[in-house]
Amino acid sequence: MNSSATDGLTQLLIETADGLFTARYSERGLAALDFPRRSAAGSSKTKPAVSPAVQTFHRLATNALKRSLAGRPPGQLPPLDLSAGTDFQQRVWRELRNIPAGQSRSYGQIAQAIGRPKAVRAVGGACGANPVPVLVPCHRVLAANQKPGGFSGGIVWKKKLLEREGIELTGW
DNA sequence: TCAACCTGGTAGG
DNA sequence: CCTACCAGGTTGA
Repeated sequence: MNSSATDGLTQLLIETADGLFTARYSERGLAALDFPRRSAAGSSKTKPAVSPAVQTFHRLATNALKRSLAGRPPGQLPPLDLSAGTDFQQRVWRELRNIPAGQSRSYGQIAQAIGRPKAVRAVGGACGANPVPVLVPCHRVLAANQKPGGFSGGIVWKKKLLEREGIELTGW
């Protein structure tokens, strides 16, 4: 099990049919999830001790990610450590988490749901800053009229995740 | 203070 | 359908 602790977080890899994801954990939970990158893993050869808590988080995250990538409900998620986000961002992320698989919302709907009806574009910003894509389903947030909108992880991923959940878009 | 952003709505062709 | 334009909240430099 190849792990490293660069910034105080424990970094572990998750191998999926879609490539190698990188997960980072604090002792409070999953703090970040990165899409597979082309720039090779460059994994360190050292193996810092992985706490039992983090091992549990990792097992849950791995299962949840694989199910989500298959377009299915994730099952039990690990605890999430989103403490790095601002209050506004955390409110947005919390709201995203209660969009069920297979459903979508618009940026405007999220803005209203958190009580900031005009902060539409700011919601987009918070989605882009989401440290845990896929499990915090920022891909289920579309622009008005079911148009795709953007995706910092690459619009291709957004399209892929949506179509696996059977969510239809307009304008392609 | 300022520019950037995963928006939304309106106006016009 | 498309382009142009601007109001807009929040963030990070």
